Amino acid sequence: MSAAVTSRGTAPVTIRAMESSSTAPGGSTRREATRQKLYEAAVTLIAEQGFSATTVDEIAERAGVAKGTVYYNFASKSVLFEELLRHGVGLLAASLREAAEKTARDGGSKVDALDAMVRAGLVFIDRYPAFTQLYVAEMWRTNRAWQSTLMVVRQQAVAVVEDVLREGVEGGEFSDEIDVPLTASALVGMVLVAALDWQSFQPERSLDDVHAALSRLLQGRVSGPGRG
Amino acid sequence: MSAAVTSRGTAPVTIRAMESSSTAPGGSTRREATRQKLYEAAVTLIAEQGFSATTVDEIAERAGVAKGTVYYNFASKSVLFEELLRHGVGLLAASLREAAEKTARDGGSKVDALDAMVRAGLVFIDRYPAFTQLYVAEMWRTNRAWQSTLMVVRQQAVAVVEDVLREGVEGGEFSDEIDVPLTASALVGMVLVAALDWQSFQPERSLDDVHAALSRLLQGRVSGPGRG
DNA sequence: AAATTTGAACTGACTGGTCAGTGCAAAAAC
DNA sequence: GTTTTTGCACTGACCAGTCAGTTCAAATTT
Repeated sequence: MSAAVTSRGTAPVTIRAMESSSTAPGGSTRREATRQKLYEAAVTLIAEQGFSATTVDEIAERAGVAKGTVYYNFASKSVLFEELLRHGVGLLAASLREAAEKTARDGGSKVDALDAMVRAGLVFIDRYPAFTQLYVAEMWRTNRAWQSTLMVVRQQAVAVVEDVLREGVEGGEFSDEIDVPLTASALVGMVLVAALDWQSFQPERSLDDVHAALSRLLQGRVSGPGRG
Repeated sequence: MSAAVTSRGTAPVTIRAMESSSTAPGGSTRREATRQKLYEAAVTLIAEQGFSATTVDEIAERAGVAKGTVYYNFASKSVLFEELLRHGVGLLAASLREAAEKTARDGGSKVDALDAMVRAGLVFIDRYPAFTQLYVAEMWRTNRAWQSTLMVVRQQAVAVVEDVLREGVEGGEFSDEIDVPLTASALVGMVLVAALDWQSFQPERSLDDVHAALSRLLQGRVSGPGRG
């Protein structure tokens, strides 16, 4: 397992995240399309079964590609998985940051920013449920090859929430007694688990509906009878 | 696989939970001790590596027992895992229920009850971190043999939270607009993720400290400067 | 109370199957 | 004509589950 590829002369198999097409303007080479198909196949299967229980043959078959192609494009099963993780969390972090920035541009408060991020999180989980399942399943494991990748990738996403909280404290909108990292974790957990339960047990509910329920909790509009 | 044992005339290998020692009064047989050792070994390994990546040989070795003993005590690797799940969540649900009931006896409000349950959850996770990791990792998977076991077991724990919320709504302490199941999920997620991040990234922090931070969030004491 | 029997509990070598990864020649795509 | 994909046979390691045999404490016999 150690020596990786090296042998089969031709393939680059570098771990760069994207681009690097020939010289074409658009970018998207044939190879990129194949890799995308493999990501999609792998994310579903691994979310359902877990990494170890998912075979490379299955991934290839689901992607409609020969097994050799998997190894032409990725150095190993683990590398495919790691790149998949980076790819997915990159999307999430960008989406969260975008939501926070838009709120700021529109002159919203920090609570508004948090609320917008909750919604962005829900939209992401709604669009990529398999990725989310897989992320949750692997995040708190120890002794795994991609442990460090996960840490980096996690921090990327959580940091966006922490930044908003910190700015809120500095601006006097939030109590300076809140514990920023822990509160950020708790908020992420709230959205994550609520969304996964939504997908698993009440998939027919609308995103707006779920978002409303979480907003209420986030803004402490829980106590009190009538219209809280 | 199907016919199970039968042959070796002697061994029962039934999946009965306990007792049935010779005639001894106490109860706790040798077998029970062995099963306990196997639970402990399995929970750690599976939390670290996942179910599929953990071999029965590893479990046996860690438990200081021969592989055959695993199969003498459990019908299969999956069955061992399922019984482990039931065993663990049973403990959690009991602990949560106990916390809620004690608060009620002491004349506390429903918010107090929720707060007590948050603490009970933290204590549980602190005591059985491996079990918690394993639970989170398997909960939202699909197409797994123990899917139904997990559903039952999840509901057992979440229902306790839902009950308190529902009672709070009926008693007028909580808004009747809250979405009970979803809010319960969100609360569980909040505690779960905050606690796992605590264990993973700041294990030196005290439970009281973490509990205080979550209490603040739970009670909406986040907004506002100074002492919120 | 020593000798014998019983059987639940345990052992570990073994088996049959599975799977990650390789190698390569020929085809297809670009 | 170069890059990428295909198809398929092959290897070597690994692993769930099996089973014939061992252990030993308690029960029974003498």
